Amino acid sequence: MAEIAAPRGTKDILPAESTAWRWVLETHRRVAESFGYRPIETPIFESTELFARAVGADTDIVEKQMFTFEDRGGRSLSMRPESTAGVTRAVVGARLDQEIRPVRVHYAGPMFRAERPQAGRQHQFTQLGIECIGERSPALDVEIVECAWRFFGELRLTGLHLQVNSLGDADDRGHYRAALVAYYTPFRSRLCDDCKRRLESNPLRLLDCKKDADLVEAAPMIQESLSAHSTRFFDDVQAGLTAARIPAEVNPRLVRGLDYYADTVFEVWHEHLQGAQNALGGGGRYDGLAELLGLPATPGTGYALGVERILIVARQLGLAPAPEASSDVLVCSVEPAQIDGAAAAARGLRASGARVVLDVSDRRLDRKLRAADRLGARAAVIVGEQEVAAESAVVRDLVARSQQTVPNAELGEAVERILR
RNA sequence: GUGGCCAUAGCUCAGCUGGUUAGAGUGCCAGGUUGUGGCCCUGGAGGUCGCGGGUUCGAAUCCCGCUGGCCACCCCA
Repeated sequence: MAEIAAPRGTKDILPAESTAWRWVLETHRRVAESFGYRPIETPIFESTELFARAVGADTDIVEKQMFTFEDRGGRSLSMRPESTAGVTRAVVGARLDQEIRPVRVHYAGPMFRAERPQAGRQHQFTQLGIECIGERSPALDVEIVECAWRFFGELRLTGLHLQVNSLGDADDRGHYRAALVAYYTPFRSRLCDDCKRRLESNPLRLLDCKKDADLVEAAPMIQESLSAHSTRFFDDVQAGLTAARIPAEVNPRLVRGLDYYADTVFEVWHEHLQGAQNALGGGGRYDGLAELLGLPATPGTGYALGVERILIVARQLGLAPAPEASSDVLVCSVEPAQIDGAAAAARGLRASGARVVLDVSDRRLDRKLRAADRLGARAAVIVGEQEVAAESAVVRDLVARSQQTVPNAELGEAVERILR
């Protein structure tokens, strides 16, 4: 029989890695909640239309990276490739912004993109992020960047680079797109194949090209196309970031792939990550998104960060915590005959809150104690023939290498003394 | 989606230009201890050599296809 493996582009998070995962997720939850963000969960699949309208029908993500399927009624559904669209649908759909504005939510969960997997890029990956919905203010853009930055600071990640830019509103971007097309069209024949394609599909992406760097150098800047109010808004964001002492660098050529972005965008990347997978995350403002979804116009801003990539960097820097011991106490019998007595002792100890493993093997006692070491247990409780007869147990301190025989009634106390 | 490299025990890997029953380290199990651990000694189990086809007297080794991983593009987390 052929062995069934995990699907291409997916990874299991095995117990040995769960400590590091919990560290990242818990740290983010703590930081986000310190800014007053509350947890939210939305479905991992949504109607395909949601992403087509929010992310953009002619973006790579929607065109070729979504896992799309039909339900039994023939409706087209897609595994979520990102979560801002779903969270906006949920928050504005429930009219939460009519109660407390802005609505601050944080989340963590799986996202899906059908791109060719490689290190730091999977079909199923995990993002954590926050969204702040219902108010348009440069101070809120500063807030989300500050939250992301504090999160990385709590993890003690170094070697990070933070870049910000403004894309203006939809009109500004339209003008800018036209300006770019006008600038590039005369050079059409000398453009690389990718850029020829970009010129048609997504002119903003022309700025990402490394081959035609000389053209990018002289290309018009988005700043020149920004309206007065967008310029002012971005100035305020920059001033706020400076006041918060966040080392953000303005990159006039930073663009983000999703259609819903407007005004502020930012990206965090790491110098240690290989080539194209160096982005740890990013975000920005999406004031037009709710309207695209047919909902009341509602401004919003937020970010998403890639957990797997954060862990790659954290491991490289030696920051990821080692797996922690899974138990405090190992309880075993000397011989199989005393297993019931050992089980009773374990039951009592668990009731008092300790993490207790019952060794049910028929191995020799020395192997059982060896197992206790491997589990990281600090105490062992041993029940043999004599102990059963005397209604007692041997309580051994595995660190101090000392032990005593105690009556069953005092077992909990004796173990607690060792664990304390 | 395009191109390149790779795939041998649970893990890390060796196996030269095709040639007897495919190895090491580590991990696992057992013995060394008639009821006491992290070290040590001895032994054992464990491999459809990723899968399928082909060439050959003979394939882990050469060829083709598939699957998966990694890397570079594309793009992004």
